[in-house]
Amino acid sequence: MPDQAISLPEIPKRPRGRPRKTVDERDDGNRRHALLQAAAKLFRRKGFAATTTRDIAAAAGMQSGSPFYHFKSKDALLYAVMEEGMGTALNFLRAVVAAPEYNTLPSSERLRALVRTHFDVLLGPGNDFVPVMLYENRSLNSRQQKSLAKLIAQYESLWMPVLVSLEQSGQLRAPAPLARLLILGALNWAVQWFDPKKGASLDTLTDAAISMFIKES
Amino acid sequence: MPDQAISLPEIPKRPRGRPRKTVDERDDGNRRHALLQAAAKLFRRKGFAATTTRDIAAAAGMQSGSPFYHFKSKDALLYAVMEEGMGTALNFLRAVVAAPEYNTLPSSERLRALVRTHFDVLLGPGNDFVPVMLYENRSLNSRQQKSLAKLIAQYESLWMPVLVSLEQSGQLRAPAPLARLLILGALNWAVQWFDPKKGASLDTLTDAAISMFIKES
DNA sequence: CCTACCGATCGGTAGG
DNA sequence: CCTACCGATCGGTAGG
Repeated sequence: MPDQAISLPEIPKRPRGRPRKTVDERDDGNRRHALLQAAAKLFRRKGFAATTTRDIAAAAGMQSGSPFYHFKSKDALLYAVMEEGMGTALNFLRAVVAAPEYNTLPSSERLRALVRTHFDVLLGPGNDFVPVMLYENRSLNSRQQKSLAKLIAQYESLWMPVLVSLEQSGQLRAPAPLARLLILGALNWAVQWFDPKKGASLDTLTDAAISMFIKES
Repeated sequence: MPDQAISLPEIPKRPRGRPRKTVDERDDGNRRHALLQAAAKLFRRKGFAATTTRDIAAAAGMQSGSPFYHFKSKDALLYAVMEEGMGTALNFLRAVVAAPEYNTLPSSERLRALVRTHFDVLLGPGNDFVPVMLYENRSLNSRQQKSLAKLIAQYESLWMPVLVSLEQSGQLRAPAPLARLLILGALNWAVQWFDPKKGASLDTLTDAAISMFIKES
């Protein structure tokens, strides 16, 4: 970094562009996030194309034109929802993998931790962001798809060491890359049928998945 | 063709209602099916709500209003696509189960036959009907959903005897109803990533799935 | 973030 | 199945 000479023209303490409202920022974030939340909920229930920006505005308690103060377009709103969904999932899984105990666990228990976390994020109460992310890919433009694909690749990469290890020990009887696709498919499909009010709990679900996919060591 | 008496008020040679075109009837079916095919393809690629009836008409070589000569509404067109998809899947699976050899196979091989057939119908070339059926449920009205659910229940019921048998023999380590959901999820998700032009064949896929889900007897 | 509005598009229909 | 069309709705914007 170059050392600058003294007595330069005055540098403004605040950047010139969009003001950093120290007081209103939280409020701004609230309104913006209210839109994201409403959009996620509606996109999940009705799909992106069938949801109008008016629906979203109304659900967030705004007038029909107001979402466009926060988001450049309906497209941008969708991408923001999906990015938040993927970001949440990635953060949770990273935290699991980074925990010191994680590497002390046998592979099958590491996989159990990943599966349980995946279910938590996917099926946990009030999380519509991840389901939207899973089912609205085709509504993104190709730049957005590429951008999201990077996050997805990171997420998937966290599964590979465990799966490879299980394959090598003979506890997983399918090539790890294919196993990853099949396993995540089985888990993701639960969005279609899981009902927290009845049937299996996430614990039961996780147990069933692990004991079905993994052979005893 | 009736012999007409002389000098009566002229009687049209064709009946008054919708003409039974003995010659053109096949053509009618063709046009209707061309619409179904075009609709399936577009619904799959862009989703139901993002597809316009004009898109469909154009893809079938018609003018914008013409789809409504064959289908009462866009909704009805979607339902027809999904019903055809589910009907195809059901017919194929029924044929497998009804084959005399089927009951002579060990359970794991019966499951293999079901999985392979499922993949064939789901991922086979030129079949957009089943993928649409899997991903557009929320676009149907509740009467249509109920109607389709009956077909789906029949399809799923064909899997249960095999799964129960495998559970009892200890080759399947999850409750059969839950196993059914997880297995079909793993298979259905392949719609999202399977590419016939690269990667695994349907045989490889089937092998991987069976050896992953099922323990040796 | 609201008011007022626009151009474009969409599902569907009448009449042939 | 086409022509010509309608009413409704939609994403988005200008100006405050």
